[in-house]
Amino acid sequence: MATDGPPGGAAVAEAPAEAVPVTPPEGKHLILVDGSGYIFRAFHALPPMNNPAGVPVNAVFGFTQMISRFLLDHRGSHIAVVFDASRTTFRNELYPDYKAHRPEPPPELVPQFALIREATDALGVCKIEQEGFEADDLIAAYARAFEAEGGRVTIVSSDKDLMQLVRPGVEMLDPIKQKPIREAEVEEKFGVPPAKVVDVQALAGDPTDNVPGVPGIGVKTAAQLIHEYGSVEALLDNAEKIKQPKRREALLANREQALVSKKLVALDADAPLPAAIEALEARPPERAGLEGFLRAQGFRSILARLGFGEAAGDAGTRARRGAVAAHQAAAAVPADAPRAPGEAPYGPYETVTDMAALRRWIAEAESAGVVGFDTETDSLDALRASLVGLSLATAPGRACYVPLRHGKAGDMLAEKPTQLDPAEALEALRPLLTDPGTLKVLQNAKYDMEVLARPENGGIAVDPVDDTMLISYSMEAGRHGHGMDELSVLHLGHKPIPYDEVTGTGRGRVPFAEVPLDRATAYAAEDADVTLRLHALLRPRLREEGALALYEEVERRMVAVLRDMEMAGIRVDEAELRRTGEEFAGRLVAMEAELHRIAGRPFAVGSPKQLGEILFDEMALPGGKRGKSGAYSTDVFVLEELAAQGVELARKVLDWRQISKLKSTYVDGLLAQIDPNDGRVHTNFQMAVASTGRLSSTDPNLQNIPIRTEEGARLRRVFVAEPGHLLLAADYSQIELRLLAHVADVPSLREAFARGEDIHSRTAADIFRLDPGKVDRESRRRAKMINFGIIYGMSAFGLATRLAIPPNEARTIIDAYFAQYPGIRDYMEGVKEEARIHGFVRTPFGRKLWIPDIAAREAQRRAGAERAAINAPFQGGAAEVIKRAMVRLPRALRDAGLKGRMLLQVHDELVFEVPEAEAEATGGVARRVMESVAELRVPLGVELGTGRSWAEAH
DNA sequence: GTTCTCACG
DNA sequence: GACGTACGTGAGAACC
Repeated sequence: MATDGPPGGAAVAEAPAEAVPVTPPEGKHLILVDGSGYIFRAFHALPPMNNPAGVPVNAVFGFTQMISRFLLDHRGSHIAVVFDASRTTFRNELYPDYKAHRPEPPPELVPQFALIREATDALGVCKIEQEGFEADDLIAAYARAFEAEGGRVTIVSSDKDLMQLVRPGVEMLDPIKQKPIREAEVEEKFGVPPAKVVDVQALAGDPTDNVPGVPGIGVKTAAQLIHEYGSVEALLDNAEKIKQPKRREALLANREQALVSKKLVALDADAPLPAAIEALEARPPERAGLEGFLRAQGFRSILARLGFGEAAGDAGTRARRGAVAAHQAAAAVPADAPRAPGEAPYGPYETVTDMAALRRWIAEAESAGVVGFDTETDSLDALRASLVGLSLATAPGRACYVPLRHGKAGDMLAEKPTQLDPAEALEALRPLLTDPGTLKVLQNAKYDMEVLARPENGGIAVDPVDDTMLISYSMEAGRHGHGMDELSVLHLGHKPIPYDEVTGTGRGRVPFAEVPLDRATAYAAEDADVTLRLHALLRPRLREEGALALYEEVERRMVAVLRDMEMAGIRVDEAELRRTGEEFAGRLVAMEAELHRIAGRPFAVGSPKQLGEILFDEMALPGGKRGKSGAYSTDVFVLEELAAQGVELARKVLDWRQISKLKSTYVDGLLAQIDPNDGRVHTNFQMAVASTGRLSSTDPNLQNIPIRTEEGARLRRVFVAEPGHLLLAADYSQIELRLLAHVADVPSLREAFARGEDIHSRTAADIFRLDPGKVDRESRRRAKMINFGIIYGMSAFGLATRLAIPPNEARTIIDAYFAQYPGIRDYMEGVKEEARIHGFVRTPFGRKLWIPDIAAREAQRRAGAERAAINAPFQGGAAEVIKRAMVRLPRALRDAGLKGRMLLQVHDELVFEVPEAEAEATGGVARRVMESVAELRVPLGVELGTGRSWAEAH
C-alpha cells in the first residue's frame, strides 16, 4: 500500500463510479474546481501529512490526487481551478462588513495556499483568478458562458453559496464525499429549488460571511416564506400581511438589509472571463515538471498512479503522515517478534503431582534467577478466591502446572485427581516466592499477590516482582490494551488458549477446579510461559523508551501499595445504608404513583423510550430530539429545559431518576459488596486501563460515590472509620490548573498560586479586565468554566453550551483568554503538533500517553483526539503526582511512628483511616509528602479534613 | 451485546 | 469552509 496517501485515499478519489457524474467522452464538459473552497475543506477532512521538508500538505495532496484523477479519467473536455484573488470585492462596497471578522486560517494551512497554485500549474490546469471578484462569481460566469456554447458543467465544490447555480446541465460535486449535488440535494438543504436559494439566503443571512439577513429568520422560516410569496421582493411588499407580530416587525424593520443581503449572495454571472474558454481545454501535463513537483512533495502514490514509477532514493522523500502510521505498522507486525521457525513451542507442559517434581522445578527456577509465575483460582475477586493451582515457567516453552485444589468443591464423595497437599506445596514454594535473588514475573501481579497473601493460600508476600502488564502500560498507555492475551498476540504472534475455551461459557461453564488436569495444565502453564517470554521482550525496552524510571519508581511500587489498600477496604455502616435504602424505596413508590397520575396512565418511569413517547408524542411538547436509534432523547439537558418551562412531569422524572440511581447503584450495589468477614468494602484498583495514567476503581467503583447533591452526599456518611479512628481526606487543590500554569509558564497564574489566591477569580480579573478585588460571582463562574474548558481542549460551542451564552460571545471570551495568556495557546499548539508527529504526548514527568486517533481518517474522531491530546498531559500529570505521593506515604507514616493506613484514592484525593489521636500528625505527614513529590514552577497545595465519616472528612 | 443515563474527578 | 461540539472513568437498566 502506498504510504503517502491517507489509508482512505479512497475517500478522496476512489468513490464508487456510479456516484460520479460521467460525461460521454464526445460531449463538451467543463470541470470548474473551487480551489479556495477545496483547500479549507480538505485541510479539515484529511489527516495531517507533511512533505519531506516538514511542511503540512494534506490539502495539497488531496487536491493533487483529485485533479490527477480528473485528468486520468478523461472526465471533462475542459478543466479549470478558480481562486479568490483578493479579500475585497464589489460586495464590500455594498456592505463594508461583508466577510469581515473571518478568523485567520490555521498556521498549518497557510503554506498550502501557494503549494496548491503550484500544483495546479504542475498539472497543466488553467488557473483562474480576478482582482475584485470572488471565485464564486467567476465560476458563475464560466458556467453560463460554457452552457451558452452547448456544454455541460460540473462545479467541484460543496459551498452552499454556489448551489444557486445548479440547474439541468450544471451540477456540483462534493470533492470530499464524492457526491453529486443536483436539484434534489439543493432543495433538501434550502427547502426551495436552486433558483430561489438566493432569496432564502437573503432572509436567513449567513453568519460566516457576515451577510446580515433578517434577524430571527433562519433557513426554515425563510424557505416557508419564499414558498408562500415567491421572492424576497414580493415578500417585503406584502410584509404588512404577515400574521406573526415579531416576524412582521423584523421584516419591516430590516427591509433594506434583506435587499442588500440578496445582492451580496447573488453571484455575478456577468463577471469578466480572465481566460478564453479555449484556454480551459484539458491537455496532458508536462511530465518533467509534474514529476518534479510530486517528488518534492513526496506524493509517492500519485507518482505511481501516473506511471512515473519508483526512483532510487524515493523512499527517503515520501510524505509521512507523522510517525504514527509507521508506529502503527510496526505494532501490526512487530519487528521484534521472534520468527515462528525455531521458536520454542507453547507446550506440552508438565503437570506436577509429587513433591520431588515440585522441588526440581523450584531448584530450576532458583538457578534461573527469574521465573514466570501465575495462579489459578475460582474467582476474579482476589479476596474471595481460593487457590486452585499455580504454574511456573523457567525458560521459553518450559513450564509446569501444580494443581492444588482440583475436584468438585463441597463434594466429599467425588473423586479428586491426584495432586499435592496445598499447605505442603506452598511451604515448599515459600522460599522461592520470597527469595530476593529470584525475580517473579507475573501478569497483573497485584491479583496473585493478594491471593497468596491470604492465610488460607499460604500467606506469602511474593517479592521481588515484575509485572508484564505494567511494563507494557508504562510504555504504551492508550495505544492498546495490556491484557496478557492481547500482548501475546501483539508481541509474540501467539494466541494463548482462551479461558472460556477451557471452562466453557454460560450454563455449561465449570469452575476451573473441575477442568481436567491435562487441559488445566495446557492453559495454566502456557500463561506462565507467555508471561516469561513477554518479560524477556518488553523489559529491555523500558530503558530504550525512556520509561524505566516511571516503571521502577512509580508503577512497580504501586502494586504493593494498592494491594494493601484493597485488602484494607473501608468500613460501611450497613444498618445506616439499609435505612437509607428503605427510605429511598418508599419515596420512589410515591413518586411513581404521582408520575403516572400526571402522565394520565401508568408507564415505566425508567424507560427513556416510554418517557419520550409520553412527553413528545402524547403531550406534544417541543424539544423532541431523536438520537441515532430513532428514540427521543430524555437526558438531563432535555428534561431540565422542559422543567424550566414549567413541565411538572420533567421536573419529577429528574427527581425520580436521581433517587433511583442512588438506590440501585449506591445503596443496593454497595450492600452487595460488603464483605461479611469484616463489614468493609474492598474495591479493585485497575492499574492499566486508563489511557491517561489514572487508576480506575471497580467492584465496587469507589471513585464515583456521590457528593454534589444533598441527597447523594448522604451516601458518603455511610463510609465510616473503625471505632476509635477517624477518616482523613487529603485533596490536591486545583492540581490540573497548577500543571497548566507550570507547563505553559503563565506568570499571572504562577503568581496567583504562589500567593494562594483564588485561581478562578484571578483568571476572571485577567480576562475580563476587572479590579482583582472586585470580581463578581458571575465573572468568577465564567472564568471557572473556561479554566476547566482549557484543560479539556474546549471549543467555543462547548463553552457556550455550558455557560448558556451565544457561541460568538464564548468565542470572544476564549479570544480574550488566549490574548491574556499567549503561553497557553502556544503550549496547546505544541501539544497537538507533538501528538501528530509522534502519535503520543508526554506528561510533564515524561510518561508517554498514546493518542492513536490523532491520525484517524474521520475528521470528527481526529478532532476528538486533539482534545484528548490537550487534556492528557494534565490528567496524566496529575495522576503521576498522586501516584508518586502514594508510593512514598506508607513508608513516611511508618517512619513517623503512625499507625494510620491509606484506604482510597480518588484521582486527586487520598483517604486514610487513622487512630483518633494521630489524626493531626497524619495529616501533617500526608500534606508534607503530597506537596513535596514534584518541584513545579508553582507550589502544590493540599487540603485536609477529618471526621467520623467520609462526608465529615470533606 | 449495545445504548442511554448518570455518578465521580 | 465544514463536522460536531470539553477530558477521563464504571455501573445499572432498558432495549435489541
